[in-house]
Amino acid sequence: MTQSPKAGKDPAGSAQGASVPLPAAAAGGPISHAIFRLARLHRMYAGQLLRRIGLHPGQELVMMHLWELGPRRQTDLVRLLDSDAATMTRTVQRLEQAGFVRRRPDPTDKRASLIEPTAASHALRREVEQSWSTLEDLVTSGLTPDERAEALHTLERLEHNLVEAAADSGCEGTEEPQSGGSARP
Amino acid sequence: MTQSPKAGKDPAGSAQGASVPLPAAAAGGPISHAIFRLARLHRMYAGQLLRRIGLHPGQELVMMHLWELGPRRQTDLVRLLDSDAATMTRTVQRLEQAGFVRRRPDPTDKRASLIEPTAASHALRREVEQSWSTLEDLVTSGLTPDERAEALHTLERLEHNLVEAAADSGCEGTEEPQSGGSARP
DNA sequence: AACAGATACCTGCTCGAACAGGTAAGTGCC
DNA sequence: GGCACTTACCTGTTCGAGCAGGTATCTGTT
Repeated sequence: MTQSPKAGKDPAGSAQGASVPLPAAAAGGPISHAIFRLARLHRMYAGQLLRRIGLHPGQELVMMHLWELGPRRQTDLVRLLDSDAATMTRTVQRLEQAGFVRRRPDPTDKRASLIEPTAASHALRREVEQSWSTLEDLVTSGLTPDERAEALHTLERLEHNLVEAAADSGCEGTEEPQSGGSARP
Repeated sequence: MTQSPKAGKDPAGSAQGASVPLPAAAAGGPISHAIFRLARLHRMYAGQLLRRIGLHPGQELVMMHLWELGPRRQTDLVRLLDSDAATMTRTVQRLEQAGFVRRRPDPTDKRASLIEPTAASHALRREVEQSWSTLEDLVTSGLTPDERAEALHTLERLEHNLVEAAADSGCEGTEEPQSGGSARP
């Protein structure tokens, strides 16, 4: 774990300054900064839980979809995860190499191949789901059901704002030109 | 942008199902999943804004600290960002190579070197801060000041939960043995 | 002074994420 | 049939993140 050196410290901070990395950044965007920190911690925890199982962060989502929906093509997985084709190619390759996934040629499209979970992978399913629950319990500990619902609503509202912003800007985001062409050698 | 193909779709969803990638994962951890999605979008936006400036996600935090605090050693930066020494080594190398940072031997410690922002980098400062503000506006658009404060509080509470969990588990997290040693070839 | 241990930094590796470019296969149109 | 165009997948690259290991250098103790 990366931030070991500070664990145990700062146990009193009710909320503010849990990690203390707030420069002017915090002033310019407290919520952005909070999202950033929360995401880092959350990701780290998820990675930690998954590593015990034998999966890397990101792979578990692929597996969950495969377990739930059965064999899919890579394109389908890309759409489901809202991911990248190139990333999916390599993720599937690694999952295949690890024995959690198998490839079979698509009978109706010679370009595509069907990705299906192996028997070995099904043994992981319960553990993965349990890890999700563990993480959920960790992150929501001390929250009443009402507070959880409200937290969820807040997160979704923030997410919705970003999704809408993407749509508004024509999803190519070359708007608001103001800072000349960056100078990257 | 990765998720272009879906932009413009699902414009009515008040919150739920903005991106539709919810398998059993969502059932097992709705808040975790929401954090995950929000973080992805947020990260993507930040990356997009920073790329125009000529920085990669993560580098901007280093620069902000340097701008604000002046020359620091790498270790200091690691602590400030709660990051990794190896990551910091390479990040600084790339920032140096890009001309945003300079290295100077620490007069009092031959092991260390002081990292300081270059004159060229100061031209970016305003743009970086402006990007933070832009992102903050995006993510909090439509929220009243009260709602923003509450959202911030929620995020910090979730973060605090994770920080505390790290402290509780002794920050080395080899607790709760239950799933034998992962079978990773 | 000599040693052990901590510290600061570097290098090697694997992984996901994203961008750019390339190939094979499918599809529509003339 | 021949053509352009799209789609599905792969490869190469850079980058952050994390783990493991190595080398200087500092520091406290004896």
